[in-house]
Amino acid sequence: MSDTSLAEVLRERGLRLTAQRQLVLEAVYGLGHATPEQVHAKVAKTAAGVNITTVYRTLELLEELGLVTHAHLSHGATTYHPVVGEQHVHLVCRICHAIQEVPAAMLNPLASKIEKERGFQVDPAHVALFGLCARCGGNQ
Amino acid sequence: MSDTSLAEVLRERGLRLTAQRQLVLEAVYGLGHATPEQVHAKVAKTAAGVNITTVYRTLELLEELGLVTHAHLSHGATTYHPVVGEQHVHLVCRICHAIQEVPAAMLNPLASKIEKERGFQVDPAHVALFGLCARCGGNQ
DNA sequence: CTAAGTGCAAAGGTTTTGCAAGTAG
DNA sequence: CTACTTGCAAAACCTTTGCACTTAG
Repeated sequence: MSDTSLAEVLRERGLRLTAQRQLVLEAVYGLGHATPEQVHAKVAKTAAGVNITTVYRTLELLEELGLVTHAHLSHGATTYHPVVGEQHVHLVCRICHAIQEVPAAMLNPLASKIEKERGFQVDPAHVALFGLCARCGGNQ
Repeated sequence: MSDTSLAEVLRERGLRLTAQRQLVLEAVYGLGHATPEQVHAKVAKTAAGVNITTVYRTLELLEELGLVTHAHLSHGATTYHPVVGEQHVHLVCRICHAIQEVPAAMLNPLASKIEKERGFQVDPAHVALFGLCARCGGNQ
């Protein structure tokens, strides 16, 4: 996702390209996974004045534009991540809260079974699987 | 889960059986899925004076005791549910927020694949799959 | 220019904490 | 009795909203 395409997507909707929007998008891409707070911190390194309110509003906008998505990972933390390339499923450790990713394709057999049986279309990128990671699980 | 076994589990830890703890546990069992707020409302029907703070503290305690668990369903809402009988996976619609359940066993093939490849043990009851339900998906 | 975007401050909602009063065992 | 529990009030979060100022196009 380059600034050019951000500009285009914005222009299609009559919206404006601003420094803040570029910075927030770059932060999400740079961080991979991040809470609004973390995005704000990263953006602040470049442009100290950017308000957390703007970060929230921009993340919401970028999500509408299809450039980022969010997932609900541990204890209510909303985590944003880029929409790019291969989608993935998050594995969240209940103990150490470490996040791993596995290819979303692994979910396909389950997803099609659920769709057949329930008519429910699973959105793999938004899915979180909770459990115990190798390190924490080994000790329990 | 009877009051008797709640009393036993508490006694093993030197904790006390109180009316509030019985009511909160009963509320979770009666509701199936519930936010702390909903548990509080249900408890209030029997004992009006119970404080929301106590509900939060009690839910946390009951989870430590293994009597209830929680999952993170839509937009950060913490939802508690009983640990009893068949475990299930939650399907949460991103549009109407309706919740369906499917047997946790459906997750088994995926869970064992992930455990083999990553050493990560998936906890099915804590899992939420986001997507579009039959009604909302059909219209999109 | 002028409509869209931002920053600031304040409000809203949820969850946690400190402490004195209450009570189960 | 006495340590565990509760209720209350306040604080701590996280997120949203209203409004005047700023700015991209």
